[in-house]
Amino acid sequence: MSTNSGVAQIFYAIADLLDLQSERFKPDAYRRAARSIESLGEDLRNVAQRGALDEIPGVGEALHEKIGEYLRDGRISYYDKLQATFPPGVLELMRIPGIGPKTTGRFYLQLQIDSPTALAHAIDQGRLVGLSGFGPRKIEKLREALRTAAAAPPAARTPLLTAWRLARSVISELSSRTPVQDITAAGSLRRCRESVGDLDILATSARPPETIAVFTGLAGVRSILLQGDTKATVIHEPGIQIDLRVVEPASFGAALQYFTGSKDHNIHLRSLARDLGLKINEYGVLRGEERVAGVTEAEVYESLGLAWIPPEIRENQGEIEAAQTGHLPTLVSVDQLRGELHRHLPDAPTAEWMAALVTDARRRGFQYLGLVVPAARNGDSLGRLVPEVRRFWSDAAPGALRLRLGLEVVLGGPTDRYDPESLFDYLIGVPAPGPAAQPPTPPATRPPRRPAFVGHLRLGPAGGDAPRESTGPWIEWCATHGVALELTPLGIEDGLDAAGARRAREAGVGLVLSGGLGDLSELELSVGRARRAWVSAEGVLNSRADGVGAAAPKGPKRKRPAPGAGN
DNA sequence: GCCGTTTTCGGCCCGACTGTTTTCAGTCG
Repeated sequence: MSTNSGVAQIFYAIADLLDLQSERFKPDAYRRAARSIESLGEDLRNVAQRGALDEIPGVGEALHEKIGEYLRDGRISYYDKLQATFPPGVLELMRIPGIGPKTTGRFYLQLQIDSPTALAHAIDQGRLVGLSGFGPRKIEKLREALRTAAAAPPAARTPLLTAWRLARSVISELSSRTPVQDITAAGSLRRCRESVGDLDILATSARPPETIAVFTGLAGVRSILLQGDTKATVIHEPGIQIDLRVVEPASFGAALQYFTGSKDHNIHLRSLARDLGLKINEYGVLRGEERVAGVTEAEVYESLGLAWIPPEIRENQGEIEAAQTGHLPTLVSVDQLRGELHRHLPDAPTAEWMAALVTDARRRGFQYLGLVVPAARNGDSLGRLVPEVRRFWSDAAPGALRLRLGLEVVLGGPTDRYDPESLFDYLIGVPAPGPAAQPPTPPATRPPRRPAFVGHLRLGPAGGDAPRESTGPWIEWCATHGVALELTPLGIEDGLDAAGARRAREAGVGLVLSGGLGDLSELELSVGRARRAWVSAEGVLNSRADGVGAAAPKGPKRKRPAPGAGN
C-alpha cells in the first residue's frame, strides 16, 4: 500500500469511529482530507518535503500534524486511542449495507451487540423485536444483509476498463429497448478514475418507469437493492453495483454535473453558488424559485461565472480556481489523435482482420496506424510476415491512411541488438519479464535506435495504485533518454496510471495513448487518463502528424519542475 | 476539523428511498 492510501485508510477509519461517537462535523472533515489525499497524484512524503501539506484541500493544522506523525512513526496515536474505545467488530457492523452509525451505536450501547456475528445471534434470539424503529421488514432486511455480507465480502472497486465495457453494454441495451433520449455514464467512470466503486448511469426518458423496469430486469442483474419511479440500484454480474437515475430533460445538465462529482468539486461549486445567492441541486441552478440553468452542464458552470470544466479534472485540485481566472488547460481529446502506434498484429493476420481495422481507423480520421510485433518472433518469421502485412494493407485500400510498423524490443535484453532498420519504422521498448520491472541499468546496450516509447509497463494490478517508487525510475529513465511513455485502457497493469502520467508531464516526458486489445473506441480511456493528468495535445506523440519516426520526441528538460508546477 | 476578497467564529450540500412512522429518522450517494 502506498503512503497515501495508508493515511487515507486511517482517516476513513477515524471518521467511522467519530461517527459512532456522534461527532457532527469531524467525520466529514476526515473523509474530505482522505479523498483529497487519495486523488493527490503525488506521494505525501514529497509533499511534506516541499512543506506543502497545508496546500492539500481539507488538510489544516491538526491533520498536517497527524500526517507528519504517520510519516515519522508509521502510525497515528489519535487513531490508536480511538480504536481502543470500541471492539473491532463494531466497525465491521457499520459496514453492513443499511447499518449506519446510529444503528450501530444503538446496537452496541443498548444490546451489547459488537459484531456482525453477535447481530445474527441477536436476531435469531428475537432480541430486536420491540426495539423502536425495528419492525418485521427491517429485521428481515438486516438478516438478508448479514447473509449477503457473509457470503460475499465487500465488493472491491472495479477496474476502469471493466466498468466502461459494462456501462457501454447497459447503455446500449436501455437505448434499444426503452424510450430513452439522452443516456450517459456519470460518476467516477466519467471522470476516468482508475477504479470505479459503482456505476452511475443517467438518462432522460419519455416513460421513466418503463426504463427503470427494463433496467432492473436486465439479464445480468443479480439483485435489486431499490427501485423507485426515477431511480433504481441493482447488483449486476459479476458483482458491480449500478445506479440508474431518470431525470427531466430540463434537468439533464444539472443532474449530469451533480452525479459526475467529484463530491469535493461539487461542494466547492455549491459554496460558490451560495455566495452568488444561488442554489445548486440535481434539478438545476436556482435563484429563489427561478431556475436559471440546468439543461446543459455548460449552462450550470456559466451561471457560476465559470467555463465548463472537463469531468476528468473535477477533483477540487485547483480546477475551479483555474476556471475562474480563465487558466483551464486545453486537454487532449479523442478527435485530436492522428493515429495509434501500438496495435498488435495477431499471430496469423488475415485480410479480413486488416480490412476491419482500416475501416475503423479511417472512420476516426486517422492518418496512420502503427502495427506492432514483438522481436521475440525470430528474424525469418518477421521476414515473411512483414511483406504479407504490407500486401493485406494495400488490399484493404487504406487511402490516405499510412502504415507504420513497430517492433517491440526488450530493454537491456539481447533483442535490442536486433537491427530492424530495413523492416520497421520505430521501436517500442518493453521491460524485461518479471513483476517489479525496473528500467535497464546501465541503460540499454546501445540499441540500434532509441525506442520511440516504453510500453507494457506492469507496475501493479488493474484498478490499483502503483507504488510510486516503481513509477519514478521509469519516468526518470525516459526523461534522460528522450523516450515517451505509454498509457493504455488497462492503466497501471500495462502502462501509466493518471498519477504517473501527471508526473511524466511534469518531467517533460511525452506520452503515447494506445487502445490495447479491444476495438479502437477504447482509446477513449487512455485519453481520459491523460486528461486527468492535465495533458494537452502537445504532450501526446500520436496527436502529431508525424507520430513517431523522423522527428524524435523532444529531449528531456534539464531541470525537473516542482510537482504541481505547470498547471 | 476546516475554512474565509462580506467571516479567525460559526457555519458546514442536499435529495431519494425505505420502513417506520401519523410527520420522521436513518442511510446512502
